[in-house]
Amino acid sequence: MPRVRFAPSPTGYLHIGSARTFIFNWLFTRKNNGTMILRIDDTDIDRNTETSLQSIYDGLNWLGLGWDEHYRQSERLDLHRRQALAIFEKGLAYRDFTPAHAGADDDERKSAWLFNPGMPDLPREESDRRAAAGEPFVLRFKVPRGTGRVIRFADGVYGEQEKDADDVEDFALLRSSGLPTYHMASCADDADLRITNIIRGQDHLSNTFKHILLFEAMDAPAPEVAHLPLLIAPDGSKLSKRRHGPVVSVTTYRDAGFLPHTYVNFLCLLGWSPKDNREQMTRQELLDAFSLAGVNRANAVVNFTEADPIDPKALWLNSQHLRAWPVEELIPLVAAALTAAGLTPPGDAAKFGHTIEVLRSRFASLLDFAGRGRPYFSDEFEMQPDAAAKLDVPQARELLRELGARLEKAPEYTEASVESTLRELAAEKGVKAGVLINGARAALTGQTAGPSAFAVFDCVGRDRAVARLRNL
RNA sequence: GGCGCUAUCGUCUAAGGGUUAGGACGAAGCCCUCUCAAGGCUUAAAUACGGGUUCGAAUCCCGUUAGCGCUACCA
Repeated sequence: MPRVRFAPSPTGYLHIGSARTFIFNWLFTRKNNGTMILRIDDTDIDRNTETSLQSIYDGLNWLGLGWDEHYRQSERLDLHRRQALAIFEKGLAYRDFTPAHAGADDDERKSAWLFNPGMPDLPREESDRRAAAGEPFVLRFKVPRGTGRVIRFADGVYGEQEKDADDVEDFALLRSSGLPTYHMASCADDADLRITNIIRGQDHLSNTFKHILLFEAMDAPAPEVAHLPLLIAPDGSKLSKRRHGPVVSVTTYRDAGFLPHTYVNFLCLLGWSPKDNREQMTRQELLDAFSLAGVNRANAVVNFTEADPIDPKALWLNSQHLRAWPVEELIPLVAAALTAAGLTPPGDAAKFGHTIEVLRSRFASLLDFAGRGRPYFSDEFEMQPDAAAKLDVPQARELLRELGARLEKAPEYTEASVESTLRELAAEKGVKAGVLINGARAALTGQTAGPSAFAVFDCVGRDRAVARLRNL
């Protein structure tokens, strides 16, 4: 049974790229009857925050996919340290007493990137003596350079990979503070948690060569790896909080009124394809279609502008799901959107559902229900100028008030009965039905655009409709 | 600089030796229509560049260019 992990570090909010990595991990796991592990990689005590951790949980919970096991690296530091020391005892790592490169410029670093002179070959006695004397050091892995060693692995997306050990630098395992580095903590945990498959961003592709070496040093089997192309900005640069602001956060989409599943679906389409032209897919369809073979190798651009942080395709996808989603599942989501906007959701679930059905084909976001949909849920709404103009034609107000009066007295009030009442009135007065129809929509909603006027009557209800006509 | 990865319409992608290079978003137009949507139809829009290999290359190989990643006591 596959054991798969998603390992975010809590140094910011849940990033759109992280969310996608999580989703792909989740799909892979569920598809293969595996165990999904959420591991918080919080070994960088200087940059980790509790609010960031919370926003990651919030984001993941919003996606609604879930996980099976949960760990925090900060609670497992002993394990990492023990593994690092074991590697050291095997002679596969060494203490590097060189002070941190505080002011080292680029040229200097690049000319001496492999290791700090003298340190790999420091005699054990001297190393022990200096360590015992309290001299700070980082523990570095001793990469087998000059041995002709070629490190190889097969990536699930990028295929066969190889690199000369000569091209790998002596990376750190333990910092001078004694805390493990990412590489050490990650591999020690992957080994300890018996992770079988790693699916992560392509930024780790080069790191994998180091990790292969580490797994060997720990006598642990290396998990299978698959790397995902990165999500990038329209200008080709990496998505970053500093440069691109909130577009990189999943909360942007949540707050824009997206269905959680739309976001999942949208993210799946960035760097992956079912190969059969399908785009709008249910969770089950994604599960059925998902395969690492369908993952692309080129980075994918998230299409946004400063003016509009939402990718147009994502918005379209949301409108599609909004249309197809079971109304009963939509009700709580729309209710939440209404409440958030200070409106009161209708108590009658059947009528509420009907109104949602009437409106949703012209909405793209849950927010639209409280925005353009406001007149359907509240008596306080604005009369748009073009709607007012519709009412300012000769006789319009007078006829609509008359219509209101007739509807108030009518024996029944349904879409069909309203229609016949309206058409009778139009015929009687010798005006085109369209004048009354469009006028009624304007009067009832303050808008010229919207559902069929008769559906509007139905949704708004008799009392409100009559009142709105009377008050013209 | 070194090493690695990548390159099809503006964007997401399909086509893994033989296609008029397909679909979707977005854009434009038409149909439908009580308005607006939805829906249907149509149009514009791409194989980065240069060499090979081959009867035949978007597809395989090499080079160039560009982008991205790693090269931290970040992850």
